[in-house]
Amino acid sequence: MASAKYRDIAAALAAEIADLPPGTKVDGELAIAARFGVGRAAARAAVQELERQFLVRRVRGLGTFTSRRVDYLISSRRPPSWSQTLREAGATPRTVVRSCTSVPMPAEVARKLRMQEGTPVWRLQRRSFTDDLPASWGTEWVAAAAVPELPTAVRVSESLDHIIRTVGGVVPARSWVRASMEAACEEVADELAIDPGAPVWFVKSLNTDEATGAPVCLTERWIRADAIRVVLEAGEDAPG
Amino acid sequence: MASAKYRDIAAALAAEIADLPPGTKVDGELAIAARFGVGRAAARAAVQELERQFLVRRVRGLGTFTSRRVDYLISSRRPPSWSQTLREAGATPRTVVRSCTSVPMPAEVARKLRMQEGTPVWRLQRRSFTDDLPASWGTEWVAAAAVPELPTAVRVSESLDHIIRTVGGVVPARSWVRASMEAACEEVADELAIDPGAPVWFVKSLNTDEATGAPVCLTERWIRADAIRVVLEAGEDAPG
DNA sequence: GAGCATTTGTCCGTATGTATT
DNA sequence: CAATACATACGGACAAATGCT
Repeated sequence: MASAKYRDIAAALAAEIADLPPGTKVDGELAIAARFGVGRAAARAAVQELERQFLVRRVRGLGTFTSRRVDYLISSRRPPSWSQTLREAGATPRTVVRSCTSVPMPAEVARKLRMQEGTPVWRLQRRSFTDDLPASWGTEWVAAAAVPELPTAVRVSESLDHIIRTVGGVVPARSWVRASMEAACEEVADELAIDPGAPVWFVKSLNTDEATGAPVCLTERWIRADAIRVVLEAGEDAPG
Repeated sequence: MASAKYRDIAAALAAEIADLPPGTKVDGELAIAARFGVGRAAARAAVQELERQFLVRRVRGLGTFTSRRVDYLISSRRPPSWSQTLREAGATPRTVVRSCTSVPMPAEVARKLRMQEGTPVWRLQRRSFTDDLPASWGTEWVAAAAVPELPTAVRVSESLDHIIRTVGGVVPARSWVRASMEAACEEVADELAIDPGAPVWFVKSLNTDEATGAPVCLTERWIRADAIRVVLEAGEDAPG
C-alpha cells in the first residue's frame, strides 16, 4: 500500500521545484500525468497538494508556477509598516488607496481609540501588493487630529506609517495586535482575488504614539495566507 | 455563470450544519450526490471544501462529522498553559509525557535561555489532547535549576505551568512568541495523527519569571490547525 | 474584435482500495 | 465476514480564463 500515487508524485515534484526561483513555470497537469504514467486526476491531485502547501500557484489558462511566501513580521519592536516590512523581506511592496473619507467615528472604533464617538475620523481603505500580487486589504481608522490632510498625503506616500511620522509628527508603535486565520468571506475574496473560503489572516492592530502612548490609528487587515507568512512576535526580548 | 455547483452545495451544507453540536454525523458523499442531483465528484468536492474550512472532519469507513475548533489564545497577559487555556475555552485538555530527560543544553537553546551551553537542561517532549484528539506536540526546554525534579513532577501534574509555579516557585509569563502556519512534516504528522502536509501551527515561545525576568523555559510546539484556532495577542491594552 | 491554442476548473460515470464497525 | 463510507484513480467531456495571432 505504502501511500497514494499522488502523494509520491507531489513529493517528487516538491523536491524538483525546491530550488527554482519563484515564478518559474512548472509542468502542467497533462505533462505530469504523461511523465508519471497516471491519469489526469492523480496528476491534478498532486499539484493541488503542492498548492495547499503554498509551494505553487495556479492560474487558469496560464499554468502552474513556483511560489514563495514572504515573511510579514509583526512585532512591537518594529514600525507597523507594510511597505517597510515587505521590502526588508526582499519583496516589492505597493499600496493602492481604494477610498479615504472622513466619517463620524463608530462606537467600536471610538472605544479602541479612546476618543469621543461621532468625532471625525479618517476611514482609509487600501489594498496592498507584494510583487504585483494583491496580498492584503483592509481598513485603517486614523484619528483626524493626527493627520489633518490625509487624502492629500496618501496620494504622495504609500506608507501610512511614514505619513503619520512626517505629517502628523508622531512615531506610531504597535500597542496591541490580534491575529488569527480565517476563511475568506465573499468581499475579502473579491478584493484579494482568491476563492471564497481560501485561508486568510485577519490582523487587528492598535497603533499608538510611541512617546505619549496616545492612540493614533486602528487597523483591520486581511492577508492572503498563500502569499504571506505572518509571524507575530510578542514581547520585549529579542527572539534571535 | 454564477459559481460551481460544489460551491453552492458547500455553502448550503455549511448553513445547515452551522448550528449542529460538534461531532454530529452528517450526510455522506453518496447521500449528498443524490440529494442535490449531482455526481459523486461534485458532492465530494463540496464536503472537501467544508473540511478545508475546518467545518467538518472525515474518517474513512465512518463518515463525516461536524467539527469545532477550540480557540487557543496566546497572549502575553495570560499564563502559558495548555490545560488552563483549553479548559477556559470549554474543552477537555489532557497531556501525556513522551519523554523527559536531562541533556546538555544545545547551543541554540542556551542562547535563548541565556545560560551556559552544555549545562544540564530538561528536555520534555509531550503530546496534548483536546477532547481526546491529539492536537499538539512538541518540546519544552526547562532550566534544570528552576525545577530540580521534573520527571517526578510531570507524573503528578499535567500542567507544566502549574509545576513551575508550585515546585519551582516562579510565575512563568510569555516573554515572546513566534507563531506561523506550516505544512506538517512526517514526524509531526505522525505524532498528531494527520496526513503529512496538513496545516499545522508552529509556535515557539520563551517563558520568563514574571518577577525577575529570568528565562525559565523554551517551548517549540506544533498544533493541529483543524482542531485548534490559534489567536495571537500582543500588547498591554485591553483589546475589548 | 474575432479566432485559436493552452491550461486549469468543474463534472460525469465507474471502479477498486481501505479503514471502521 | 459483511456493510458502510471515505480515499484514490481512470477516462472522458465541456467550461472558462489567458495570451497570442
